[in-house]
Amino acid sequence: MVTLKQLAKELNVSISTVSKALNNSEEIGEDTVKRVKELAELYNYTPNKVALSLKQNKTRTIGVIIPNILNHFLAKVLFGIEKEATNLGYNIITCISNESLEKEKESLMLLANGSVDGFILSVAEETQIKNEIDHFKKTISRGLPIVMFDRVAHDVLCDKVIVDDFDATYNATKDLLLENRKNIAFVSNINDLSVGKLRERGYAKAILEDNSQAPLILNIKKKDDHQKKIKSFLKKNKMVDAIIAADSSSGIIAINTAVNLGFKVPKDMSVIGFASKADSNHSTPRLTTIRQHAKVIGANAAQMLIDRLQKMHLNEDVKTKIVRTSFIKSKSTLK
Amino acid sequence: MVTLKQLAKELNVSISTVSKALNNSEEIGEDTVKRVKELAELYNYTPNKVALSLKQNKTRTIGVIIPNILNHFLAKVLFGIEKEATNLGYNIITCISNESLEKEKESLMLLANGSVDGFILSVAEETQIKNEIDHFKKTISRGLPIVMFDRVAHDVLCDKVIVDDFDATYNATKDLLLENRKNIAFVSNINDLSVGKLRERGYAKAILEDNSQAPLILNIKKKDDHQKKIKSFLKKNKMVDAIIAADSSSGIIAINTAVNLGFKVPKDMSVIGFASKADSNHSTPRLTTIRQHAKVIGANAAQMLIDRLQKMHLNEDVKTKIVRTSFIKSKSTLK
DNA sequence: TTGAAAGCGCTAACAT
DNA sequence: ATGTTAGCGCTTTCAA
Repeated sequence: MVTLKQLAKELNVSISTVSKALNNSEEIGEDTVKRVKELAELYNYTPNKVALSLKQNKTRTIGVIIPNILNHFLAKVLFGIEKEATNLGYNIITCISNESLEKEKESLMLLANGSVDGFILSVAEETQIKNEIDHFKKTISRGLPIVMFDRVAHDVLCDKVIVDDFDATYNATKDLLLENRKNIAFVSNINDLSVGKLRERGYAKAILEDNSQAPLILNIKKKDDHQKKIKSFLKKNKMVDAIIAADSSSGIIAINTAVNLGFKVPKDMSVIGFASKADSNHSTPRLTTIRQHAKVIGANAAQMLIDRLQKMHLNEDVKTKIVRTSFIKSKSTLK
Repeated sequence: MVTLKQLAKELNVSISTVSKALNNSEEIGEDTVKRVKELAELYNYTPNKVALSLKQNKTRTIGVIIPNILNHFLAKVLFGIEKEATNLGYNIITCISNESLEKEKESLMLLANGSVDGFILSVAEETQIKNEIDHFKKTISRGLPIVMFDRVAHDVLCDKVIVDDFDATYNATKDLLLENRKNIAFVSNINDLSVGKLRERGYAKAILEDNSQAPLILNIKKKDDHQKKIKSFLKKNKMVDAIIAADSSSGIIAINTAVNLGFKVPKDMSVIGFASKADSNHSTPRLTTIRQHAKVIGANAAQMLIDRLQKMHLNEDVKTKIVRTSFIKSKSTLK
């Protein structure tokens, strides 16, 4: 990499002249500016980012901590973050907590050494189970703002971007009730997560309000055989005529399993699930889905963080933004 | 962030003494070391990463450029890269090229300003179509090594990690021939990519060697309705009794569509596809898959790059590592 | 055993 | 209009 020093030497001027010329300072003479710019162009000069960061005490880099990059929703949020951050002139350093509290802490510590200006993260499963929040608070008190999305720690005072999980599931369940379904089950693979619990509660509320049926819930663990669990559940609970799925796989598997067991979907069995467009292609008929607009969530998180960084209203009140889901009717439910 | 300067002031010693003490230099007296370390501990001192990078002219950061983070395979490679990089003490800055040549170039340029020590990337679709490689060569000549994985540019001299796409598809096709399949079709959603072409060739070779059937290929474009295309293909080509799918969705959709059309899988229709474990759960019966060990690919890429960075054998010969696929038999093929 | 000073690449206040 | 200098935080050589 060519430096200001080298340019200055070659041009027989001082370093600061070169610097000013490149930064279009009024102070420098026209022809000097021209000479400098030409040589800089020739040598493909770019200001050293590290030196700038050191000088200005900010990196224009955001630390992003994702619990699981293989989760399609989280990957899509990351996509949204990256895109928005790039647009606003920021880079992102990505860490994957792998749902582990320890790794989450480590990532936070490791990047809080000047590598990044702030964080965007979704809380790891283990962290939610153990309900630890000290590492977040410590990071914020060190002057590094955090924006949390989707899985948030409610007791940490910071900006948040969340989904209307409760309402979305409540409304979806209501829809099934309007289809006159008599035994609506709830299937989830994410019972440990805050969002999983919210979705379950939304479902339960709608069911309990109906007064004619009781909640029927199947919680599947990560290590379980997903297909088998759903199959035996359907065999055991023969009267089930509708399913709400809290995660993207359960809905798909439910449809495919039901079809295989001889149910007509949606006639005998109506299915709604949280899923992306790509997922919804994986069942026949296509899954009626609750879409989470992951990209929008990511973009919002990036905006909120960068906004805070630039204004450095660190004392300004924190905001919580709710990104509403969309309900996309397809062929796995009646219309 | 607390700095050496602040510690020095508080301890009434010089900055260099503090620095040496913290780095366990022999020069410094025992008690001084102790005093310094205690205060550093108290204040949670960590060396400023940016200052270190500037001083040492290396960042211990890798730029990763991924064409599409929503592709499960690529996401998994990223997972592997992140894990291995973290283990070896490196951070990763992630850019998403979104299959665009322009964005790929930009990312390369933007990070080649001292932000990273080298790159790991998979070539964007547009770049492969236009066959552009100048930006890669330029980056390497600026002293930033590149490791390419999966979709590589063969004419760029750099380390590479690839999959045995040709052999894997060839062997899988052979397997179907051994099942005595008479009309084996090839379905692909990734015809534009180098790996897509390799897979098609592996299939075609096996078919042509058989001498009793001709290649039958369905290329689906990104904008097509995936389900519809496969359905009409199966309706039009009624004699098809086996399918090789080049991408993860086509195999799943093929099975579900076939079942819906009344085929018995695997009796009437045998299906093999490149897919991950998670994907293979999305069909009933489960898809017999060619697994790509994405995590291993990522880990290998990280190792190769970091190895080169640390030895800085920049002139050393470049290596190409082939990570072999596994063939996982499931219920969508006969045994 | 400790400290002073230089330098990584850059900007900006302050000379000239 | 151009140059000198200091300083961001750190390591390291050289001097005391």
